[in-house]
Order: sequence, then structure tokens, then C-alpha cells
Amino acid sequence: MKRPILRDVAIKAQVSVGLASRVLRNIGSFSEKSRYRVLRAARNLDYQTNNVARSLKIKQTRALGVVISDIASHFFTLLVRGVEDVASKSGYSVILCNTDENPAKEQNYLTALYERNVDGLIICASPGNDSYIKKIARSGMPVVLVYRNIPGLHAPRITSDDQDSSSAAINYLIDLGHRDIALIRGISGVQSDEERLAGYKKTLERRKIPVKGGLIVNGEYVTEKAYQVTQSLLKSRTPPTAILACSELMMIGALYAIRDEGKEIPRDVSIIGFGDPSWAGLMNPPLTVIRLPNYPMGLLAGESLINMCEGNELRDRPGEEVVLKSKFIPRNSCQAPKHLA
Amino acid sequence: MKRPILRDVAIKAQVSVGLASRVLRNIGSFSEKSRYRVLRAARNLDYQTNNVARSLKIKQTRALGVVISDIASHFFTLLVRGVEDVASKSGYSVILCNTDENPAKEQNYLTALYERNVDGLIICASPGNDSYIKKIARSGMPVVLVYRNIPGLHAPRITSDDQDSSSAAINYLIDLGHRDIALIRGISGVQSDEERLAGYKKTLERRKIPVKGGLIVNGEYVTEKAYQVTQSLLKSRTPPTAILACSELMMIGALYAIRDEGKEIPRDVSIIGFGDPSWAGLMNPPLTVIRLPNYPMGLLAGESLINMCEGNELRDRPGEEVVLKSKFIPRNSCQAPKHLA
DNA sequence: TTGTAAGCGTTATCAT
DNA sequence: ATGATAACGCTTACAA
Repeated sequence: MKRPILRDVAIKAQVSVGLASRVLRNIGSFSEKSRYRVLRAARNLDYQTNNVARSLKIKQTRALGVVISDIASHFFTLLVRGVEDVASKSGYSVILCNTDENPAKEQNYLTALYERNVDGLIICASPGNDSYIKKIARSGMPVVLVYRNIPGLHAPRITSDDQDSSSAAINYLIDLGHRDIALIRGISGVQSDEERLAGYKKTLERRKIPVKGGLIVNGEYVTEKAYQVTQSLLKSRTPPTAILACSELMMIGALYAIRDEGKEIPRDVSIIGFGDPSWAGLMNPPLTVIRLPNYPMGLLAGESLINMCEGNELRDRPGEEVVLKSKFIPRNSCQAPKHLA
Repeated sequence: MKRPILRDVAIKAQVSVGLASRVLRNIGSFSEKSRYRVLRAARNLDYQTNNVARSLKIKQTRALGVVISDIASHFFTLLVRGVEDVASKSGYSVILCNTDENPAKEQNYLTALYERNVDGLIICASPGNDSYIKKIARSGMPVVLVYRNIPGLHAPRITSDDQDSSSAAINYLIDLGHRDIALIRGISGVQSDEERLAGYKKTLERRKIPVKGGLIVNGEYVTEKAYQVTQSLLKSRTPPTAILACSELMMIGALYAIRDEGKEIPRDVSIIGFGDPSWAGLMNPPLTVIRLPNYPMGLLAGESLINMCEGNELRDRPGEEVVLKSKFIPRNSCQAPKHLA
């Protein structure tokens, strides 16, 4: 009744373990007769490889660690799905880690993953563990960075064109006549967040519109925080006429705040969000958004990582950054500010 | 430059590997002097346990397999977050598997998980692998079932009160005056889906309202399918005046279909959905929903499983089913049907 | 073609 | 308190 091991099938097939191992993996040489006996014995015993023993020997686990801040965010959900899809297709398993942007938690996950000997890591790093991640990478473990950069770490990065998309959104708003545009950003120090901020600032400057510090607020990528900050934004003596929210969760927070303040979209405030969840088109009005290429990013990150794990080309040029394009989807949550209407 | 192993620290500390192992795990006996030397050596070498070797020896991996149909569904997202939270707290890792309700895919994941020697399994099974799952469970691997049942499998089940909540929703609709209530169900054979169907039928019967087969449609838990079926429902000569959608994704499909058919909620159709995503309250009108206890279910499933893995109490009574309550959240997507208004 | 045996990096038993 | 040494279940030279 206990799980059979290779020796059991070898005995039952009346061959040596080495031979049994070879036929089960269809490698090396063996006679037709041995093949038949081993296969039959394995089937009869319901033999399944013990992969931890196998991993110990061959020094690879075919497991990938994916560390993100929160799977409950649609943003990461699609990314993870992408990674998992290519992983399973290549026979890899995905170990999921939610850090909540907490560096200490992230550290724990990273060491757990390292001790587990995962073959590679996909990291959407929270700021604060740069040196630890570098250490892991230096120890020889393949790492791919998603949406975030770690200065001095020679690893492939997958990002989207955050500065450009942010810029496009701001231009769109300016063209509509907005001057007081708020930015609900996430966490400073995060590459994509900095890029979006840069796109915001640069575009305003280029259009000769003053950048007001008070309009740049920090939502920390969480709904409640975003709710609070947009609420105070809206209550201020010079409320913004438009808002750009840097994540889906923060957009939700902003939307609730706007509603609770009795404002109407787009009449009183225009809003654009990063991320295009399936319900965005269902809102009233349908939401103008920047659709992020997260699923393809997950796919690509997974592929690159697996390539590195298997010692393929990417290994030679791993400093590379690949930038996937996001897509501006104008719907109806923006219009000219009231004073111009 | 290569990863140090226990022998390296033993040598550096000038003790035996056995002793080094003991002090690192703080077990057995050793002198203060040895402790100091080993710890220092480990620190200097940056030694980290190799858990695959450890797992092979101690026969446990501290890894849990979670098999669900799609992490991209908010439904599963919260569940997974729940199990991951308790898992990481207890030092377990979570391996994520998306089956898309595809039995073949599910089989592959299950055998992969088995070969990986995960310590336990949390399964939201698609119909069709019952015997395989039973085999795995019989082999001694702890299994907990979520939202689904496998007849003849003696394992703890975590579900919610699907029949009751479905019943409550239907009663609510009937009280409002509805007689033609459509049910967009998921996949037949799935326990929770059958329960919801049963609640629907039973309630109609109890209220002396004929159950019309044409009003029970199959959305297969996917948005597009739900879109199609509600579209044809709406186009039929006797369209329903109210709809109960059995998942968040299917509710989205229904919502799009209703909009594209030019109908208005709740004037033309009332709608209630299973699941309460954070945007539901943001819709116009805010959606009346049945809030599912998925996060707590994940927590509980994780706890039970870990208990079983560690040989605790639950092992003695593992046939148990625990039912968590969902919550009916009336908002504004329902009203009396037009002909009564 | 087949079998033997030496690892892989731990843990655990048993002397010393 | 310490150190040999034998597993754990598999892969892979190498020898036969």
C-alpha cells in the first residue's frame, strides 16, 4: 500500500534499477523485452517518479518562483496566468508568493524559494531587497524582472511603455482642456511608477503647464489609500478636473471617492486608469483606460526565464529590456472640464 | 563561487556534518563552542539549506498543490490568496495550477503534483477526474475539497451554503413580483452548481411557480458563453424579467449582453450575481449580489490541509463538510418587473 | 544490452 | 558532546 519506488518495479520486472530508469525515461539502450517488462511492472504497480529524488540528482526542480505583491489584483492575476500557462506547457510548476509590497515578507519568500532550489525567479520586486536579489542572481539563479528594475543587476527586464502611455493619457486630457490633472501614483522607487510619473511631469512641462506637487498623490497601490487621497484631493480648494490613476485597485478607490463626494464622471471629474479589467466597459460611463499587456508580459517573462533555465540563447544577452506596448482605450470617462463647457 | 553545502560549513567549522546539521536546526546536543563555530562558518559561507535533499530525507516537501480552474477569476483569486496566506505563515509553499475546467489538463497537474511529492492538495475539481483523485487520496496524500464534492471520497470539504443563498435570491426576486427568472448556471456535475440549481428549482416549486427548462441556461463559467446565452434569452419571445448568474465572470457576460440588447437594469431586467467583486457597488445601478466567503474558505481549507499534513486532529474526522455562510447584499439591480410597475 | 555502484545533500542512528 | 555511516530514491558513468 505504500508508494512504490524504482527498485520495486525493477524487481517486479526482474531487471536492474538502472535499466528500469532508462526505459522509463526512454533513454540509453535496452531490449524490447526489457522495455515491455518494465513498462508493465510500472503500470501494475502504479509507479510514479519521485521527483524530489530526481531533482536532487539532476540538480533541477522544474519549478519557478513568481513573486508579486498581490494576486488579488487583476494586474498580477493576468501576469501570473501568463507565466503559469507557458510554465505548465514546458513542464514547469509555478510557486506563488504574495509580498504585499512588504520587503520583509519578500525576503522570506526569496530565501524559501532559494532553499527550495527553484530553477528560476520572476520578480516584481518591492523596493528594498535589491541587494538580496542581486545576491541570489549572482549565486547563479536565473532571474527575470517584471515592471521593475534593479540597478546593477544584469537580468532581462520585461516592462511596458509606461512613460509613453502616461504621456499619451496626459496629452489627451490636456487636449480636452484640462490643466489641473492629478496623478494617483503607486510606490516611489518602483520603476514603472517612476516612469509614469516622469511621463506625467514631462508632458505637462512640454505643454507649458505648471506641475503642482499637491496634485501628485500616493495611493500605494491599494484601494483604501487611493480612496483617501482622492477624497482629500476633491475636498481641496482647487480640486483637479481630471485624474490619472496608476493601477486598477487605485482606480476603484478613486471611483468610490468620487461617487461619495457626489461628483459625477465625466461632468465634474474626468478619469483615466492604468489597467483594463473586463468591467471597465460596463461602467456608466464606460471607463477610458490604458490597457496593459500583462498577459503577454507573463508569457514572455515565463519564456525568457525557461530559456535561461535551459541554458538557451537568452543567457548570452540577459541584460536586455523588452518593452511591450500598452494601448490607450478612449471610452467615455473624460470630457472637457466644466469651466470650458 | 558555487553554492556551499553542509559539508563545506562542517569543514570550515572543523566539525562533522552531523554536528553541523544539528546546530543549524538547533536540535540534539552540542557544545557552545561548536555552536559558535558552525554558525559563524554558515554565515561566512552564506550557507542555505538545500531543501530538496532535506525533503528527500524527511519525506515532506512543505509544498501544497492548489488546483483551480482559473486564477483570473476573482472567485478563485480570493480563495488562493487565503490558502497562500496561511500556507506561508506555516512555512508552506503553494503551487498554483489552472485547469480551465479541462479534465485532461487537470490530470496532468495532478500527476505533476503527485510526482513532486507535495504534502497535500486543495482541489476545486472539474468533473471527470473523480477516480484519479480518489486514487491519489488513497495513496495517502491529504486532500481537501473546495466547493465540490467527490462521492465516495472520504475527505474534508469546504463549501458555502449555495442552496440557501440561491434560494434566498430567488425568493427575493419572487417577492418583487418576478415569475420568469432565468438561471445562468455553470457546469453540471459541479457540486456548488448543482446546489444552486436545486435552490432555484426548489424555491420556484415551493412558491408554486412553474420551472421552465428554457430559462435554465449554461454559461460554463465563462464570460463569452454567458454573453451568448443571455443574448438568446433576451431575444426569445418570452424573455425573463430577472436573471441569477452563478459566477462573477458569467455576470459580466450577462451584463454586456443586456447592455448590447439595449435593455436597462433594473427597469427591463433585474439581475443578481454570485460573487461580490469590489466594482459591483460602483456599477450603475449598484449590483445586488451574493457575497461568497471565498477568502475565509481559502484560509480554512489551508488550515485543515496543513493540520492533516502534520498529522493533527482533522486526520481523525476527515469526512467532514464545513459550510460557510454567504451573504445576500441587496443593492439596486432589482425591482418589480415592468408589467407590474 | 545489462548491471554495479558512486553520488546528489541531507538527516538520523549508533557508537565512541 | 561528537563523528561515522547508512539511508532517502533517483541518475549515470563505467564495467561486464
